[in-house]
Amino acid sequence: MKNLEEKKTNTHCHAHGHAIGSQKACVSLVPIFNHLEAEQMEEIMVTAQSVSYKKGEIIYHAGGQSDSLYIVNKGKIRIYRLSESGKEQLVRILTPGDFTGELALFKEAVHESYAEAMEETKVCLINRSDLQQFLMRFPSISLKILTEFSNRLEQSEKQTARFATEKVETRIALFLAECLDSENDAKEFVLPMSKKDLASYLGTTPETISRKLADLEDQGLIKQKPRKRIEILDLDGLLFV
Amino acid sequence: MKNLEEKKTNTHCHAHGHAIGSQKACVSLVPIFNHLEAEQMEEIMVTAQSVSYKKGEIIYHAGGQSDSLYIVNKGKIRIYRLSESGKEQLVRILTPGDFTGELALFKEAVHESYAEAMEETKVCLINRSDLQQFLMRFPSISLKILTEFSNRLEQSEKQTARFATEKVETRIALFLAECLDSENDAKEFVLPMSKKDLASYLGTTPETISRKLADLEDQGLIKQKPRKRIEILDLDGLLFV
DNA sequence: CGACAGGTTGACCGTTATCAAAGATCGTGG
DNA sequence: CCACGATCTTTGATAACGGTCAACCTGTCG
Repeated sequence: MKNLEEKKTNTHCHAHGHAIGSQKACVSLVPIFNHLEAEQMEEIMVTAQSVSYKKGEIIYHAGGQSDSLYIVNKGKIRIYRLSESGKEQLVRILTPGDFTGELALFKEAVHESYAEAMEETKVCLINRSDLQQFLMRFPSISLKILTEFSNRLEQSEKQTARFATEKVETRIALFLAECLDSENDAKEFVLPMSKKDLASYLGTTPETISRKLADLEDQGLIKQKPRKRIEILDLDGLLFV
Repeated sequence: MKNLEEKKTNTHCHAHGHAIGSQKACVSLVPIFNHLEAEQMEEIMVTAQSVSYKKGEIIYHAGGQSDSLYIVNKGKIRIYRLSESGKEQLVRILTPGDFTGELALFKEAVHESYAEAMEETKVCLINRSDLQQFLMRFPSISLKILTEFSNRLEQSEKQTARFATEKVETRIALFLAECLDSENDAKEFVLPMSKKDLASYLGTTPETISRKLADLEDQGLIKQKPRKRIEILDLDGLLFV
């Protein structure tokens, strides 16, 4: 199964993807690694693989063997789950620099979620045992990953608490407010996903999203514009919904 | 209020708690540390503090400065959040060997949740900078914490997906089924919390918990007994609810 | 230009929150 | 050890919230 291919730049690729160019670009843009010395980085790059996926391709699926960390280099990846009763929930969308697959690296050996390329996507792969060795040798990477995990856990628990205590309209309003946060001072942003996906993410239906956004617009709190653009007219009002 | 008590085994305690006995007992029962050499363990114990809390005492609260890892030695701790609209959600209950406060260790310096002693409780404290040094020096601890984080994240995302996609009755049924898992083969268990807390945990109300449990009982799937005991009569049926 | 996924709107109904009040249980102090 | 109060739990009546189904609209892309 190993497919070592020694070059002077030390790039080796396999799986069902295609070889891509420099892996330095891939690895170095990742917050987890970009504090390392050039020499250490080099070492990690040697072990990383690079794979491409076409739009709609499944990168991994629940129940599947999990033994690698996936680092997004280019494109977008939809991470979703199927609940016990078979309904889908969108967990998050990965963009370049994000990573996934880490759960299974430390935990069980099977994925609990699905990863699907939303467009032409390139990822870097680092396999479990390589990664664990790096973690032992460069403890600062662990600290970075721990930080990332903390953020994710924080985010996830906040989301859970919202589901547990807020009604749909409030969850939508909070989501819009957070979209605005990520923009700098602007009062307008483009929804980072389709309304269908947003419904899945917020645990509701497209119909309800549609209706509630219309309600918020009627209340004069937001304004919907073409191409998924939304302008926030009254942020405070939105937060009191 | 300080109650330092120096011993040959190097125990120091303060905060608003009281000195307790051996800290070896405290630290060694924690999965994160129990793989270490005696010598390393000793070193960690030196830096740990021990604090006791009475029933109902708040151990930390949202917005409060966060700079320590809390390891439960004895008792029970309720971790809960207040949502944007002020409603409470029970996040988890800690029992001896569990730890908390880790989010803030790597992330921001303020807590986002509340920790409340549910009974007479003892915890060990390790402060942020000490812990970070240990992590750098004993990378295996990071791996243990990463594993723990993975589990928590997994758990939290699963819970979020359930909130997003399952109705209350199903969430209750799944919760009961998981309680049974933790028992060995037995068909019966005691609810690990009050129904009020369960309602908060599952994002519903005590009234609904009461009614749905009665429904499940009417359907012949479970049997409620005194002292929070529940017998599962038909596990498969429960999972198809 | 046409097809198809995504989005909107309306009517309806199931689920669950809410309010109220009575009943059970638990912990505490006398 | 018992009694009391506080808190938790149950039950009922009611209504709001949001899901579902169906039909129609719209913009996006081959």
